[in-house]
Amino acid sequence: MVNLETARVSLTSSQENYLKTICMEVSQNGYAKMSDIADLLSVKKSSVNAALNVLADKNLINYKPYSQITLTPLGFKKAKEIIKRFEVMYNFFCEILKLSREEAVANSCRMEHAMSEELFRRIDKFCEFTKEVYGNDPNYRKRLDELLS
Amino acid sequence: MVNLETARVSLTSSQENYLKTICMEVSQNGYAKMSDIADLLSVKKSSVNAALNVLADKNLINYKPYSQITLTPLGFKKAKEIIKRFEVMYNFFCEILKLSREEAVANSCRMEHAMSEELFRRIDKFCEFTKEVYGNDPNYRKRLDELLS
DNA sequence: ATACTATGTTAGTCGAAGCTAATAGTTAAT
DNA sequence: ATTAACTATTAGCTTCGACTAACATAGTAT
Repeated sequence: MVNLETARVSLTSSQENYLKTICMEVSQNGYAKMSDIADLLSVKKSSVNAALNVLADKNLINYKPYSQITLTPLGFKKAKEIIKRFEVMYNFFCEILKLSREEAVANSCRMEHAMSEELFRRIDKFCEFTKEVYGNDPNYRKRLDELLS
Repeated sequence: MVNLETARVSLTSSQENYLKTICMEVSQNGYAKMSDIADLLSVKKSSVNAALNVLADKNLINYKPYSQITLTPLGFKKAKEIIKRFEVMYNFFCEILKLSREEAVANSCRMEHAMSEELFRRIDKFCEFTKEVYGNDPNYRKRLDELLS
């Protein structure tokens, strides 16, 4: 017998983006609504509607016609994973590679869906490590900045 | 008037993968053929056929029914760009993050399509820089390896 | 209470990229 | 020269994720 609550749900990158956006809206406002999601993702409401039906089928969101959208526990867990991945990449791009915020966001949003767990873990560790090196070697950041510019 | 030869051609990631594969086949054998491309990309010949028609329309390959497939000058230029991007990522994953070859290949293949030019340039520079640091600081690699393991 | 505006839903279409099954062309072997 | 085996092409279908246009519901203001 399959445990539906914890069964592996696999998401397309489009679905991950919807889930991420919903999670961010929910944590800001307590709930999400279609038109905001549509605006944030620059798609039409009808596209959002279709995506929400898929996410609801996968037990990730609570979605009843004409009412507020919230996350299920499973959806919240998934969303946090996606957001964590985004943050690791964003952090790497901004803090170490000194990419502009906008470019860091754009790249993270696209890349977060294409990375293996292990890669992801290593980038996280590598960022930690690099910051530690800054502390011990005052020349490091200076030389890196020169090279990147 | 638009110069057709150098007009911006925008490719989907699927198309980039086809072009990359064709380029590698051409440099190995002098030409590419459908069934090899199909095997390398794990898709059916009919799917390759459809993709080749698109690439030919975009002036990237020479493709006549029942004959050998080669690259146009524009296609070769594009393919080299894609391969360069792949190599930069692969290098970063293998040399610095010490990912296994297989995982490095899989991740590079997926990520190369999602990166901005600038990000790409910075990762390249960053790899250079990091190798330089190894040379000057014998502890660096040791500490990094400990952390990543 | 009606009507206006917001917002949400549904139906139907499109393009991308895959698939299968059937057909056609090419090459090599007897 | 025919046939077998390989290779390439076409037709037609599927899914995904967008779109438009039309319609339905809810909330607000008069």
